[in-house]
Amino acid sequence: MSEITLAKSYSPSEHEPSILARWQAAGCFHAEAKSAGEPYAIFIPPPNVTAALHLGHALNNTLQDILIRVARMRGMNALWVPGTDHAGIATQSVVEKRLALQGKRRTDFTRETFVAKVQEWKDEYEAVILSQLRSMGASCDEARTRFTMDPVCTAAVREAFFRLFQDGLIERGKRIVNWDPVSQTALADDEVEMEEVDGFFWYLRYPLEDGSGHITVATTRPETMLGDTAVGINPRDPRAAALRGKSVRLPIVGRVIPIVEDDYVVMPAAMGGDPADAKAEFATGFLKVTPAHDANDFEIGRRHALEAINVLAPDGSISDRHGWSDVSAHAKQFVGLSREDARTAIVAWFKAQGLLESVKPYRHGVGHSYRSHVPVEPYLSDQWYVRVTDPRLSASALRSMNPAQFDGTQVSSQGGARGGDGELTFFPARYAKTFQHWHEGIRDWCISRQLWWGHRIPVWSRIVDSSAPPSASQWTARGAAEMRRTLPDGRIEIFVCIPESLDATLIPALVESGFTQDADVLDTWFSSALWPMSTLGWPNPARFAMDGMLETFNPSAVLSTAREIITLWVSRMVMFNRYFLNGRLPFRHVFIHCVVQDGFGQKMSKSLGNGVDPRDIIATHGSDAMRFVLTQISTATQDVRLPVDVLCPFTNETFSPTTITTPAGQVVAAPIQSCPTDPTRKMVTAFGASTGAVTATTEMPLARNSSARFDIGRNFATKLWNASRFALAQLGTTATPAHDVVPIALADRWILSRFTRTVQRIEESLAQYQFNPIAEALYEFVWRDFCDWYLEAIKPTVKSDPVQQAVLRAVMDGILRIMHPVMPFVTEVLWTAVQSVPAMSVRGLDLPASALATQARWPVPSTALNDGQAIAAFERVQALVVAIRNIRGERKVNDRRRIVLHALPEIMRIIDEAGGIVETLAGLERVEVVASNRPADAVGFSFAGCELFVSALAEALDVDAERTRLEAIIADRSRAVGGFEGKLSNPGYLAKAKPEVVEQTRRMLSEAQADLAAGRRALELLASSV
RNA sequence: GGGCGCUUAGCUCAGCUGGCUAGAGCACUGCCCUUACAUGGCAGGUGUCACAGGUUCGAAUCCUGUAGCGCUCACCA
Repeated sequence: MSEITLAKSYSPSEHEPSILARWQAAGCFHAEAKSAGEPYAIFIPPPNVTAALHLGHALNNTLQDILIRVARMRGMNALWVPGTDHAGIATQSVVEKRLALQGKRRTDFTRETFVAKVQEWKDEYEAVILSQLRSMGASCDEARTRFTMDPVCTAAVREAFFRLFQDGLIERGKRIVNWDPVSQTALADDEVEMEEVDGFFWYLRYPLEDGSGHITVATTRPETMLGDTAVGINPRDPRAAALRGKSVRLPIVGRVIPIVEDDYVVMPAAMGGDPADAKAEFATGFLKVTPAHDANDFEIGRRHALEAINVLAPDGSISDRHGWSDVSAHAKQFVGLSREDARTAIVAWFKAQGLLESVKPYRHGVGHSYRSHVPVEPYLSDQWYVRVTDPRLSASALRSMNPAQFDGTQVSSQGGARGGDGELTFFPARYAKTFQHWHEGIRDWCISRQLWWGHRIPVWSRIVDSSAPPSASQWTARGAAEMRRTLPDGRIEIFVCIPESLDATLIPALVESGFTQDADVLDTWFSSALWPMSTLGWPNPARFAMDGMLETFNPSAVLSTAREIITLWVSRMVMFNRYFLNGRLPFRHVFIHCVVQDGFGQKMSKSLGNGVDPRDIIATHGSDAMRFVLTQISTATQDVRLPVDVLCPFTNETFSPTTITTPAGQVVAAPIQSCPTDPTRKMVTAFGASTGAVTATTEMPLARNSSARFDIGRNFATKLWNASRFALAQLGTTATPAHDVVPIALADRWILSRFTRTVQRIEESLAQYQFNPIAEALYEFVWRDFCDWYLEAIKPTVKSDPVQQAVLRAVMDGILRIMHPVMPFVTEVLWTAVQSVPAMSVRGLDLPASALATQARWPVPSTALNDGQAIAAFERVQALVVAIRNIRGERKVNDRRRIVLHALPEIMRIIDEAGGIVETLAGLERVEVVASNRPADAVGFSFAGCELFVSALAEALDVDAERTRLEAIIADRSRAVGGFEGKLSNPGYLAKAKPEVVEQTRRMLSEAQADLAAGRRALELLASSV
């Protein structure tokens, strides 16, 4: 027996802290470039420092931890780099919201003071996140923790920006951007969310300048008409010829604008437009062209050399100070109105003037800021762009795709193949399409953000008079990169980008020469895109004592992330890593995990109060339980629903809350719930708290969310705990360790075979990033095979059988190893106990000892252990035992009552071969060879086509119950016989089905027939005996 | 509108390249507090595999179409 005694049940909160301390003390999650083993790296998708980690993070981190722990156990040089992301807009807006509660705004502070406030927030949440990772058991290399704005990552951002600038891949452009008038910053295309909005089409009349009538334009944004600089018509429109060369006088403003002909303009269906085009239905054939406020109009403006007149201020109000100079007296009244008010006012004006032809309701998608959730304004502004449309970036990303996953014919690389080409593989494969289509339709990436929190753009600029341009070489000669552009007024704007190493010398010189630094910061994804490089010290690992890290751990093995990240992040990492590291990929595999939704298929969110906090689950169920269940629900085909329950703060019981439906149609927990055992006591739900409708008090406290789904994990940990406790009690501590034990008993050979197959199944699933089958395989093996069958089978023999003890010890040890990556805490606690028992090795199962389970070797069972005959034999035993138990169950035989089995010699052989386990498992007093006359009180049943009897079930035979039972069997078997006969009488089946399939059907038919005959005979005997 | 998924037991989900009488967990019913475990054991009931066609000896599985749901991209004429 082990010297370590285990408590009666596993208490996670009691053990988790000490296990964490042991791991930390052992430093076993730290990796070095020079360590032994094949490198295996994973970079954590750095969570935003805006908030604590949610269940989606817990899921992703659990899966990554499983991968990294298995790799480590396999002897690989496993590195898992943790870290956090500064999340520019998100973090800044969280802090701004907080300040707003105190009645303050960002601009009430200096930039430095404000950034310091954000920094405080960041420090707080970074600490929370890192502690959460620890408590989830994430085996990250904490010493290598990075933050996207720390000096190491900043160095990478500076280098990347400088090189892209120098290589002509960064440009300054006045283009239409997605403008968030609340955050007052530009947004990238993928930061804009489309929302369906009920709007209108307003049909506005614009008089022709020559007084010969009017044309009508259709618009959903009438307020932008103040900036119209043309009206477009399709050259194929029958009306075009008559209008050629004419102009219209823009109402309100009085501006005379040309009618231009452009193919882009959709013709109304009546005029020959494509009826399938939804636009043709609403179009008039005349398009108001507002180059400063519409991306498509901007293009039309370029084609026809139109002026772009910006009539909006950055906050979205009508303004005459941002490029609008021909403000008429009529137009003055609209200046200063918000865009919403301006819309109403302008429509009213048109109506009053009789120029509003009609209004039609129209439901359409409108872009909203993913941060402030207000409609995004297409806005003409100067921004920095990365030219990701350049083949050096986007085409390179496409070439990296695994050809087997490429849709269509992959363009071969120009100038010869490079490392990394064709090496990027997606799991599940369907997501490769998202990646491909994104790059095929990619547009230049706007990287400047009008924020204070982020990487400041390292560009200094100055506008000079064109008559006296300074010499070009001044800054480039000193190591900087330079770019110029001519402004509309003829002056020249000079941009100088400097590398970080020259900051000290060049910044003062630039300032002295009248240059000022760009006020903006970079898009957060710019620094995130460098994550697999920056965390390893690129461009100069030695500078940060990370020699060799980049070469060893980049490319990493796999990136594990969510769907939407394919375009936001995966794409950019691939482009940058390949660009800066000569074609090398940041990772070879991309694994996309499923999304955890609430029980109604809705995304978990703070505002709906339908999220489950991983900290709560760890507190109530333990980290292992959470991890197991998250692994179990990680399926590849669909997102998973996790019904969210409420944890009663009075009784700690979990219950399904009553729900309400919000006006938006979402199903949420009602704000107030009653305690299920004492309905007089009430509590506030997370939804109630988030809407602010109710406030939690001591009498009516806030109830936490939970989910009964996690009970499975807790129960499983307890099961493993008790199985170990039992196993330890069976093992002798004084026995001389025997070596290379060869098991003989059927149960032993069977459990070793099952173990071997389980390891194999786990490895196959892992290779495909299929996590749910791993959880299923573990559950089935540990609970069903090991606990339900093996431990029960060996109970009478193990104490006196040293060979069986060796097998039990080895399988127990093996179980802890294969369970460890999924449930690291409980296995680590049990590891110490199991390791304290002298090892008796089993041939073919090498399990080297180690101080910690975390450091143990992944088992590599010999294929010789996989004994197909033992499996088949044991399965027969199981079927026989189940058949006997079935009768016991139906007859309600007390579990303790021992009964007698009467069997034919051929069944006796199976029972004998099993070595007593049938007797044990079926609760048999003895087995007798069936005589010609069956025992008087016997109950017949059939097994494998043979007729068997059990007797001594009770003091007297219940004839009625027996008749009912037999009739049910006869009905069931008749149906089966009919089915098989039907198949076998089909000539097509016999001719075309595979012979082994036909053979199997024949065998099953004969068994069913035998069973049927046995049942009928038993029924006859029953009738004659009464 | 384009693309990608999903629809299997009351609930949550597995069922890959077609072939045992379609499975698991939870929930439910009955019997067991048997010295590992009641967070447990044994047994049990539960399905027109969304619908309609097609291919095939044979379809939950492959093909086509329909409906519903979800995600995603595009679209503010």
